[in-house]
Amino acid sequence: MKPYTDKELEILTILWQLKEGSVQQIHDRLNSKSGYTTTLKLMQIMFDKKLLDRRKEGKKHIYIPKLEKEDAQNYSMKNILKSLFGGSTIGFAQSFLGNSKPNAEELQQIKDMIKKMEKDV
Amino acid sequence: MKPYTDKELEILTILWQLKEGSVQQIHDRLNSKSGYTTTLKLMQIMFDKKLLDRRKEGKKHIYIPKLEKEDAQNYSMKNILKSLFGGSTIGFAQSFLGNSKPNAEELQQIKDMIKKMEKDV
DNA sequence: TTTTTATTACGAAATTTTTCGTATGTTTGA
DNA sequence: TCAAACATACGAAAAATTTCGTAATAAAAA
Repeated sequence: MKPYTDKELEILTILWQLKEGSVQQIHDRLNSKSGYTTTLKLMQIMFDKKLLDRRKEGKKHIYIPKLEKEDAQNYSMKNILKSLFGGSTIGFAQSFLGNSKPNAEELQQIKDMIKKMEKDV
Repeated sequence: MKPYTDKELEILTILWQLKEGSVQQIHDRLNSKSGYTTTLKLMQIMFDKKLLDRRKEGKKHIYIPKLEKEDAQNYSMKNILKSLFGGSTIGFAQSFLGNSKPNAEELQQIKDMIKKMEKDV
């Protein structure tokens, strides 16, 4: 089962950034073509799905992401690794390095990460 | 615009492997719960969308992937990098290394890739 | 030739996702 | 107090995706 839809990810992304926010706040930053009630409805659905938590504050609801960003990243990472790279770490690394075009400093940081991993292996 | 849906990707994956195939062949490997005509319809839609080419062979159609695997990989890579990692190469690398759990040999290969890149930078 | 079988075409139903309209409730302030 | 402003709830419409049923066609077999 896919944990969230595309639109839901957009909302989650904003909430991860803000930590929390009202429907109005999210809707503003979404700059989507669709109306306020659409965003509201989506967030209500996400609350039902337990992707979001919320608390009442005055007359409005403040929503908090319940799904962690890291969990979504991991899900997505595993998914693309499996579905598009047949689990091939190397193919994936190649595509990743090619597409993200890391600069010298970033390359260094990645090397450091690898060094750390080699100790554990 | 998203270039393909989830089900369409499953079909593409099989076709990339086989190079080409009839609806029947694809349907068999799909082992999906849904019927033959569903797969057929999907592939017809994909043909209309120009995700697939096809040629007539006897009474059947042989389908060929028109969208290259690399293009799909690049699309997906850019998409996840942007949507889930806010373009952060390092965050992405971290998640990637954590999730794919490369072994010693793979780590070596990745280091080689990086070495090559450093020359160009 | 006639029947059986494999295949396609295609409309439409079912499902999922996204969007909106409208009724309703709560706070604020004139 | 009561109207305006802001918010929610929720059913249902719209759009996109997936599924299926059925009719038509072409090849193969009887």
